[in-house]
Parts: sequence; C-alpha cells; structure tokens
Amino acid sequence: MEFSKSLIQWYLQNKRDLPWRKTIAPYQIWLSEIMLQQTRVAQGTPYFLKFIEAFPTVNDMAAAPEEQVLKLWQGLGYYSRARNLHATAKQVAFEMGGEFPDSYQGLLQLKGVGDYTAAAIASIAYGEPVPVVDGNVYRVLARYFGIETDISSSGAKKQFTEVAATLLPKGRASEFNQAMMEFGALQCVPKNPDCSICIFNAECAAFLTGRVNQLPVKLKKTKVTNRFFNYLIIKDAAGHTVVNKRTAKGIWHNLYEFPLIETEGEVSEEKMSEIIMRYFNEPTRPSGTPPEEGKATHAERAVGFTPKRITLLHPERILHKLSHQHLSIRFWEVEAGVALDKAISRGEAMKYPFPIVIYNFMERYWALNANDLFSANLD
DNA sequence: AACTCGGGGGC
DNA sequence: GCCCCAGAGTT
Repeated sequence: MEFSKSLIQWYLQNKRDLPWRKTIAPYQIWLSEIMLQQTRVAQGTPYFLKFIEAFPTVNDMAAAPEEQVLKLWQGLGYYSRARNLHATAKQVAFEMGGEFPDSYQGLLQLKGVGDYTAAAIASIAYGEPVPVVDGNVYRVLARYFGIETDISSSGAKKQFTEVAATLLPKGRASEFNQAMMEFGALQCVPKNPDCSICIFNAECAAFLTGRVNQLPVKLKKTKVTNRFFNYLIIKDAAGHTVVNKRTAKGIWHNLYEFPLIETEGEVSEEKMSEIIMRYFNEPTRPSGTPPEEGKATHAERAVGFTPKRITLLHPERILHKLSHQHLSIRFWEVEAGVALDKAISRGEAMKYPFPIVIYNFMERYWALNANDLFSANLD
C-alpha cells in the first residue's frame, strides 16, 4: 500500500481526541496552530480551552486589550506569538469583516503565520492541498527516506516540503497533514521509538539500516548566555509595590516585572545590598535628558526614597532556564517607609501579565508572611 | 544564514 | 545535562 494510504489508515485508528479537532473553523484552527508552535499538545491544550472560553470568536479577541491576551498567555512562552495573535485578530476583525483569508497565500500575510501555520490552516480549514513541514514531518520523512540533510540548514525546508508535496494525496490534505504530525508525535518519536510495532518497519530506510537514532540530522546548537537578575519587591507604607512594563526588545517584551537590577555576574549578598541602596539614592535624571540605553528611567524606578530595610527573600538563587538564556534570579524586599504614588496593591499587581518565574514567586511570597519564608520550600 | 524568542517534559 | 516540542520574525 502506498505511504499516504497506510499513514491515514494508521491515523484514523490512533488519533487523539483533541479539542481543535472538533471543528474546521479557521479561527479555532488558527488559534490552536499558533499555540502549538514549538509547544507540546499537553502544554498548549489548557490554554486553548481558556482562550476559546474567553474569546469565542475572533471579534471577541480583537475587542480585548493586548494585556488581557498576554495575561491569558502567561506561562506559555514565546510571547511574540500572543502579541501577533492579538494584532492579527484585530486585522481580521476590523479590516476583513471577521473572515480569515481563504487561501495559503492569503493566510501567509498574517502576523505570526509562517509557512507551516499557513499550510496547516489552509489544509485543515479549507482542504487546500499544501503540505505542512514541522518537526514531526522532518523526523518522519528523514527516517522513512533516509534523508541526511541537516534540518537546521537553509535548504532543508524546501527539500522536505517538496518530498511531502509528492506524498500528499489530493483531496485528503487535511487528514494527511494531521496524520504526519500525529505519527511523529505518537509513533515516530524523537528518542527510542518502538519500531517493532511500526507499520512502516518493513520499508523505513532508517530502521532497515539501523539509523533511527541518527535521523534526522540536526547540527546547529543554540548557545546559552548566563544573566543575573535582582528583582526589587518594593513594600511601601501601605504595603503596596511597584511593577514596570518591559518595553525594550528582548525576552518578555510587554510583560511586567519588578524594578530590576541586572549584574554582570554573581554578586555577594552584602555587595548587592549596597548596590540596591545606591540605586535608590542616585540623583534624579535632569528633565529633558534621554534615558541611558537599557537603563530604567526615573519614573520606572520609583526612586525618591531611602530604603528603610533591604531583605533577601530567598537564600538560594532561583535558576530559570530558557532555551538560550540561563537566568539566576534573586528577589529582594525593599521597605520604603513612606507611601509611594506609583505603588499598587498586591492584588492589583497579580492581574498583570508576568513571566511565569516571577508570577510563581509572587504567589508563594505573598501567600506567606516574612517569617515563614526561609523555612518554606520555594523550589 | 544566523540569532532571538519560553517554558516544560522525557530520558 | 541535553534535546525536542503542530515555528516565526529580525538582523
């Protein structure tokens, strides 16, 4: 039996019951595909359900503020997806009458929709015969055909797209594409797949030549940089605190955080206390002077008081590992002794979108009193 | 073409 | 620890 026929047969017998498979509405397909970019189904599913409940239609999402979208996205990572999601929702709702583009080429014009996502939506929602190429497809094709092209090289996507296109049965693009991905996710898994029960074990080039664990070839390795963050949880006379929006380019764009002091390396607790004290006592930037590149502005820093007490809130540094940055984070409580205009209540602060590592700390720190902190397990 | 962008799970 | 996950945008 030909490849696509066997694959689709396998798919119909093994596919998971996933919420976005109950519809072919482009809005829901689009939402699921954006969420699942570089994201496991198990991690994305609860977010999909939350979003559909909060925004039943693209018009509902378009009417919401970006901050609400980011808050719902909190913890899912790659936040540019959420920003582009919202921008596209507004574009579709306000410039396209609430209707998504009806073709691969049209979908490709939307923010956050690249080759893969445009092909996924076009094939699943409209039945357009365009092949998807994601991590699963690279793996399945590289193994089945014994393709040794480095999948991180520039020409790989074109090559694998052409191979997938020759296999794609016209009229069954939706099933074929989803079957390729489901097969990669459930059977042809990255590590130690159980080839003994694989429907292709009599014809898979990688299996027949003992190269299953060598394919696909991926050479590029991401280099990791270490960063050292000190977050200052200000506590003013009213028990309120200060949060800032990250507006600079880089990680966590448009999310919120506490006033941040980043250092070049690890700094002792004593030395850091001095740096924090100096931070609040630095003279105000003269009006009219532009803020130094990468430095917080005067308003963002809520200076104008001398800390009454500075306390390290957790003896162990919190290591937060991103794919390309390892963050070593310390949280400090800085008691202001006076009331600050810029400060907000803890309950109000929790409503903003935060990086999950900060949000998790807030939840734990504010659920305990200070005396419990050092005995609490905050890992 | 190389970099950047999160967070979690599997082994 | 390392790798991968229904990738896309920027430089």
